[in-house]
Amino acid sequence: MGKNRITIHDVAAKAGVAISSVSRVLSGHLDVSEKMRAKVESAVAELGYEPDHLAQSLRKGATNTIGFMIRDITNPLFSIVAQSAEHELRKAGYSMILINSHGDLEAEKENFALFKRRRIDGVIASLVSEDSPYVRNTISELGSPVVLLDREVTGLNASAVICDHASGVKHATADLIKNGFSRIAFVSGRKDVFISRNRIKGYEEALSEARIKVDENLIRLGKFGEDFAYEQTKDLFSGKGAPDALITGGIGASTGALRALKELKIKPGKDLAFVALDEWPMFDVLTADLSSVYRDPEEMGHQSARLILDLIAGEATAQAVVPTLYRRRASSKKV
Amino acid sequence: MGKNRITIHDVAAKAGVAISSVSRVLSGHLDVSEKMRAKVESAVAELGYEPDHLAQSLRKGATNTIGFMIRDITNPLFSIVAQSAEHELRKAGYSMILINSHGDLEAEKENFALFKRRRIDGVIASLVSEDSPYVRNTISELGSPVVLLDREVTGLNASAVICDHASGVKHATADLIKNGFSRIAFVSGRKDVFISRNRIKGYEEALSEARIKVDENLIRLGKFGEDFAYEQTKDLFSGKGAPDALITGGIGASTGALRALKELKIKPGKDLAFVALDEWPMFDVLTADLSSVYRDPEEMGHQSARLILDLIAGEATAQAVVPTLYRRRASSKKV
DNA sequence: GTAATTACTGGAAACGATTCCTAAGTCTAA
DNA sequence: TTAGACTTAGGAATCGTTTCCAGTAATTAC
Repeated sequence: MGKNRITIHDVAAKAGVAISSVSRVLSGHLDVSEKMRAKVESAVAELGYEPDHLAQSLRKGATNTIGFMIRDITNPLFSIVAQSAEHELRKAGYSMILINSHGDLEAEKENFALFKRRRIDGVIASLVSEDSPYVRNTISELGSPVVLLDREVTGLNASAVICDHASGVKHATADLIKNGFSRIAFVSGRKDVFISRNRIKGYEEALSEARIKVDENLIRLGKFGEDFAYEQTKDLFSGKGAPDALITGGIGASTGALRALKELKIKPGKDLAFVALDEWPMFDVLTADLSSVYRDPEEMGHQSARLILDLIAGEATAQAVVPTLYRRRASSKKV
Repeated sequence: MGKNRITIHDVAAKAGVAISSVSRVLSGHLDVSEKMRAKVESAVAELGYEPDHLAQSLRKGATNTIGFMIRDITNPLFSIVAQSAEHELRKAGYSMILINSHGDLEAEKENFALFKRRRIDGVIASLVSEDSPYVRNTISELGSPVVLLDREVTGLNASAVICDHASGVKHATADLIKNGFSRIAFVSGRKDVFISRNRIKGYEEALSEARIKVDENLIRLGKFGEDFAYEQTKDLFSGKGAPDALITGGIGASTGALRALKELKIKPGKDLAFVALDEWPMFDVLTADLSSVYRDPEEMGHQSARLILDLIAGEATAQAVVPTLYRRRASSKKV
């Protein structure tokens, strides 16, 4: 067992030099003679020495660790974002601590505290809410740079990766209208966050351009997750004035809606036009040709990693915009 | 900005005591007088002091961090395992560093080295391979306890969470046989790991009890992931002697197989009996009533967390067995 | 009243690195 | 030959904690 750890002192003793010299050789830093380099390197090789990351962090004041906080790593979109970010960060010598907030504000707060205690170098987060005083305080007290996913928090020292939902949703809605639908329902998550505002914006723009009046009763914004969408979908079809098309936002919401439709024996693409916002793995294989608005989660991960590394390097905050793409499939029509 | 960090020295100065006393109060350790406790606590509260995790780790020799390494966090089963483990570990005061190995042995090796340098307290891993000399060496040199997911590595200081695949697969196979199928194909990942061996065991037992001879040509084991299963499925139906039932193992393989079937216009449950090993989110909503062998990923995460915490606490290595459940649905028959 | 125990506190040595400062040695120039 | 510049290497301080060791004051036992 590697009970007794090998430290820089062991290397120094073996090579017959001072520990400061060992450190200098290893960091490739200043002027060291060839002889010194050779001595130290052979001692390092012989002992199989590797510097202790902990001690380095303490001394250098940087942990080379990024905190990644999301509501739900189980969400396939987020898991791809996380994977992609991790890949990118690792190439830059950073590790990623992953934490779920379970969509809970209190947990989110504790997570930030944890990040602070761990002296994380930066945070990538998909927040539960947005732009509350609590968020402002927490982030500014954190003392390390932050990249937010799909959130707009102004006047704060944070970069952001935002997706151009409006555009994709607008295309989708316009296409539904073109296909003859006018009672287009919209079911999604919390209304107080950028992603929902931005999606609704696209939806309303398309309606407005087609001179269709917005029916507030068809818009159901409330909570993330399956349950809310399930209930709202059931409700939409419970009375008179049922919609002829349905757009559902977020993977959880789409799932809930599809479950409700299944129970109601309403077939998307047959009895009802349907567009899902965001796809999930095997979307093309498993679903019966559902239309969607797609965004590239790998790109989101990539951009968030890049932005946080830039901030750590001292650059100014920035925004990266990830495009969305309307993918027309069979369910944009009824047959 | 929280530029100037508040240290234990600041607290000690403010309270007019020695830093050792502050530490003693905070750790609730030995005999401290009520007066001392009060002084320190009010100073802590006033300054908003929180101990630096890094310095604590260095001094105590424990980082309260667990490394979690998987082939692919994008796999929804694994992402649930990860989430569940993280939840459990956090309750015990541990954070989780998540790393992907991308199914690459070289990357896996580097990841272990990283864990070692970071002085991780323990590792939960789903290895690419199993029981190679490399694995033995790496794990024993790691110096910290290890919990393996679905792997059997004997004679090593590692606990394991293993699933009783054999039982679920046996039930599934037997049910297919009972329904009149005899040419049951089996497509899954690498054959040199426990999970595949164990699944095949259940498959062969069911055949043997029904006195059906194993047709090696129907068994396709090779690689994890979509591509391999896609190719093999196509191949199975390319010539004569096509199977009348198909069992596909792992989410990746099932996806690949379903994609191939879709292209071949073979409908599971209609033209072919089909059982998927492992489910994915929304399985019931999205798939056309596919049968499956289910195992509870939350339970796997829970058990792996428990086992690693036990090992850290000095207990002996152990195995946790997670049951599997055959879920008969429409695709166990042809119509 | 003295000795022995106990309760509490402060000082200092770790933990394992980096980095600043200084001093010794080498080399060039006058 | 000596002063000055330049390399190179060692010593010590530092990062922010915990914990061991002593030492003082207070309490108890005789």
